[in-house]
Amino acid sequence: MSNELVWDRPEPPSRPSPTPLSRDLIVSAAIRLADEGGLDEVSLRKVAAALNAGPMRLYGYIETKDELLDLMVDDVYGEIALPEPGTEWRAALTRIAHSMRTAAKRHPWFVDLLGGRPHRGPNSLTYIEATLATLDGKPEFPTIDHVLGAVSAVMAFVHGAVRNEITEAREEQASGMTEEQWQAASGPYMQRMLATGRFPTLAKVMYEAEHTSAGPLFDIGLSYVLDGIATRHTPA
Amino acid sequence: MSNELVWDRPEPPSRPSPTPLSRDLIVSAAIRLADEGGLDEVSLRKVAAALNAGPMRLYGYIETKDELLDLMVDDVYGEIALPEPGTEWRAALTRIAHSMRTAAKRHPWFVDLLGGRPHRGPNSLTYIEATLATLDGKPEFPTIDHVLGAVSAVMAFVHGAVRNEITEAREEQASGMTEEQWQAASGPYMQRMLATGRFPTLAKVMYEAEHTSAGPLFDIGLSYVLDGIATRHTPA
DNA sequence: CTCGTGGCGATACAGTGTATTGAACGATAC
DNA sequence: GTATCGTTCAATACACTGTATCGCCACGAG
Repeated sequence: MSNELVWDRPEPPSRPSPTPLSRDLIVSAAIRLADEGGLDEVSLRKVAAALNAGPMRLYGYIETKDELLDLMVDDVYGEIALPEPGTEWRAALTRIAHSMRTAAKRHPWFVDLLGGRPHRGPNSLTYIEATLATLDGKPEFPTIDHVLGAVSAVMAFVHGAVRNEITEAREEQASGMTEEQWQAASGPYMQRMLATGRFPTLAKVMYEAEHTSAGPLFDIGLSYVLDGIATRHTPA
Repeated sequence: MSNELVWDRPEPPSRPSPTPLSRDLIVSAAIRLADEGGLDEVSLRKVAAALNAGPMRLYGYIETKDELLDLMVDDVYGEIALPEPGTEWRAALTRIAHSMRTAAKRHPWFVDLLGGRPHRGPNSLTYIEATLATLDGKPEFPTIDHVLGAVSAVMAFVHGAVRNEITEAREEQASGMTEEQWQAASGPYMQRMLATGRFPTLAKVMYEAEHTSAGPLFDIGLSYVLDGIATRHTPA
């Protein structure tokens, strides 16, 4: 064989500093990508690239992409601040609800994954445990079934409310304008629809409502749920 | 050129009966696929194949895949039975909630799309209109903001509850067993977790609770929300 | 018969998750 | 010191996605 062209040989491996990896590194890289660009930005290739690694290297630490997503979800559960044990139950549930909401706002992709797969990670289990514990043992909730019913209701409301709120926020951000200018954004189509007169109440909402911002609306809804629970469980 | 082999020529086009297409046909084919095999089964190629068409043909009727998904969502909204106008507000909201729930159970993929994109289709607008109309004008809800607050709360609960329920159902179906055998399904992992003693309340739920099935649990939660709204809005 | 024209299929491209393969490395056995 | 082995990772490959582009073919107008 000749040895011409030896100089522009493709320079053997010479690993570009093969950073040591770990599940946590991978997960936090994925979370960073998702926070910045949404869930679409989380592909195994991109996550690997962010860690100076080839895509296949991740499979040494992770079984499948769904597993990565599960790990990301559990990581966010770990961020949710929980109330001190012993807090009065209404205050405790309110705190949990608010923590969940702020965590979801910090990681908008979280709600997309919420409820997609079951949450059995250690952090999500402690989250659920803490939530159940706020009611367990209180005299107003004599059996575990009472506890479960109330907690399910609160969780359902929180999940739904947060999801709706995030969706709305994404939409506003996408069109780059506030809710008050919204009717102009979605423009001709909504104008025409409302003009048909088939949606009078909706029109009233669009034109007359004060457009209470999402925060207070969340609190109002939450207090409805908690009130409902309280009135059912205080025989007085 | 020779003309041997003429007989096994690939038989020129001879369109296999170019069925006339329409948005509705495409949408209902997509819905059928999704009902049977989940959202993953809805790819433009598969939908097209179900209609004896090439993938690109769909683009004559549809701008993008997201548009198809939006159309599917709106179609489901169209299935949701709405209460007669004039029904007492608690009954009306209860009816809407139940209709939404049964529609979501008929089309489990619906909840995955709920809140992913805004719902501005004609059917979803009439759904929202009907929901708002149940409270508008009632003396207990003097301003449109009161209406909006209450409706938002109910909707948030319903969305969250349905989503959680569907997720759980999917999971049960995936592992092929009922909630009562569930602890055996998720098996060693959950066993170990519960055995750590770090989740006493959760353990109580798993072992002691009656496991009220989803239907009644939904009703309990809904009545919490409605009770909360009622007590806030009846000054008596 | 000829000539657009427009609908539609084939092809192509960039991207995805993942299976398989093969090469390079460190450690161990003689 | 050399040979072998097992691990670690990168490269390649495959099936699949949504969509842009191109070119063919049937049909209607002149």
